[in-house]
Amino acid sequence: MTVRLYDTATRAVRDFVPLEAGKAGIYLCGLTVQSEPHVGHVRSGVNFDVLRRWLTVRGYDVTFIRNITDIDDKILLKSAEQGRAWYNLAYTMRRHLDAAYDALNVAPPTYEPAATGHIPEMIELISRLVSKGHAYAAEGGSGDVYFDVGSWPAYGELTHQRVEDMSPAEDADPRMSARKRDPRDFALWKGWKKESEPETAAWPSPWGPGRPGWHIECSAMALKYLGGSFDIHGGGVDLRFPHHENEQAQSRAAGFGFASYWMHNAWITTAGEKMSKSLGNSLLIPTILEHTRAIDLRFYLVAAHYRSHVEFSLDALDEAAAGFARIEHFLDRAYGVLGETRPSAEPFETARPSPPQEPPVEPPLCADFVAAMDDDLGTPAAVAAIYDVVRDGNKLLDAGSSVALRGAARSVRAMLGVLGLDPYDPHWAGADVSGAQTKLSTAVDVLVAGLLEQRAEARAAKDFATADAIRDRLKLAGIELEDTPQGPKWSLP
RNA sequence: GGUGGAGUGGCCGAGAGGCGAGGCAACGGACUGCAAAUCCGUCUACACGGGUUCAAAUCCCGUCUCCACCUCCA
Repeated sequence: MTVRLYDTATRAVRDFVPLEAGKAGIYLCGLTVQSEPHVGHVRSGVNFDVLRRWLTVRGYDVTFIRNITDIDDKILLKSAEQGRAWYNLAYTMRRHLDAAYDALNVAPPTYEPAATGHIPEMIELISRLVSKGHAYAAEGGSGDVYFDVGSWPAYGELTHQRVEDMSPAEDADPRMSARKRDPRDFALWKGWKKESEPETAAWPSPWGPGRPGWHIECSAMALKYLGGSFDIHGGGVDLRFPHHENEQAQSRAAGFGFASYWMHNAWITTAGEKMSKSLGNSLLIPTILEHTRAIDLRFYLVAAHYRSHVEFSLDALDEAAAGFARIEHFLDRAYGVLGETRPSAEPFETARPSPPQEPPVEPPLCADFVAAMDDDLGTPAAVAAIYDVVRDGNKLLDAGSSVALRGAARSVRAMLGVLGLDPYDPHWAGADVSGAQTKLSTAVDVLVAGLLEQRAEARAAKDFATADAIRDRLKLAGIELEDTPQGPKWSLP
């Protein structure tokens, strides 16, 4: 069995055949850092993080590039409104984004190039297109350079559209249409508008000072770090057109093969609408994390298929958290019985088997899980496979079979690890626990232990009224008890 | 107008011709001093109307509703 992936370009699930055996190059369109990230933005990061982890486990040496677009119209507009430098806005938002990715255990990419660091590469690519007759400098001294859609017959191949059928969009700026040969031509280079844009947002070029268009950025960075031809290009569905279509057209017109597979993740919506800043702050990552643990949010995102539209709701998120709690609870019980200290999480890279040609799978990953993941990252079925092992593991716990139990626990952890959801991964702990909280939890530990002793004495004396009163009082404090063969355990659900 | 996607049980959410994914919730049973947790079981669904087939949630035709992209957008 090989990994199969849905390819937007061919509209089919295809066997993943890398250009170079044992290696996989992935380019993911990151964000334009113009505002704080919301769940929708981070979904893309999580989905492709799972792809990257799975390919790694399957034996591929993965190079994963995710860019940052740190210069564009909106960044300039917003920074001007806010009265601060555009690069300050972009950098601030970039740090928010880093924090959001980190909170959700999205592993850092191999490299994260920023557009502003690759202007020479973009200029070179544009020059190449101009010399091949696929791009032209606009007349009238604007300094703009456009891609000539008419010169590239394959334009529209990615999204299966015919240029004639596309509704001729009105340009916001009518002067811009006047400078283009065809309204569908798109900007590769935007000449500096002295009146409205700061000097710091302009770079020298053969066509005068200016800045790159959005599409050329991704092409230039993908080509630089992954080569002229690479395996997978990803992004959100909305990027299919025009962004990805344009990327492919300009890259191929420049003589490169570009991406073999195109993958697109679906939307997260709220109240049936596409998530956007105008809907308010409730869906920004930090806000959600006040309500739910980060690991629960990741589980919620991973439990849905990446190509399925998700209607976000806090109720659904709570349901997912309840479901994940069951898995965690099993692991806690299992390691309690096994008397093992929780083995610390190993980075998923270490699960990589050595011979890349025929990727074997580590034993802890059960067959259903592997089959599900191989089938276009079928995370819903993969999660179901985890629940199967949890159920069997719970039976083993009841039966007291520790050898098999150890296997089940390891298996569950390994599978969760592939999804970036191993609860014992130190990533999920620590970071947000302040010193004050640590002191507080120590105090609670001692107090609860005292009460549990009293309850045990009462129970031994068959004074159940007192025992239950203690339990009820703990419950009022949000502490729940569970009597196990190893004694009472308490938790803050 | 063009290109795609969606409508599944109380809820979330898979599947894509034939043994009813999984989870959450609820209810019943086992276990427990009672609980909790756990296990077992119950509730048997695929927008609507036709059709193909031994067999359709899954294929075909038609209808309705909703969404995305064609302008910056994960």
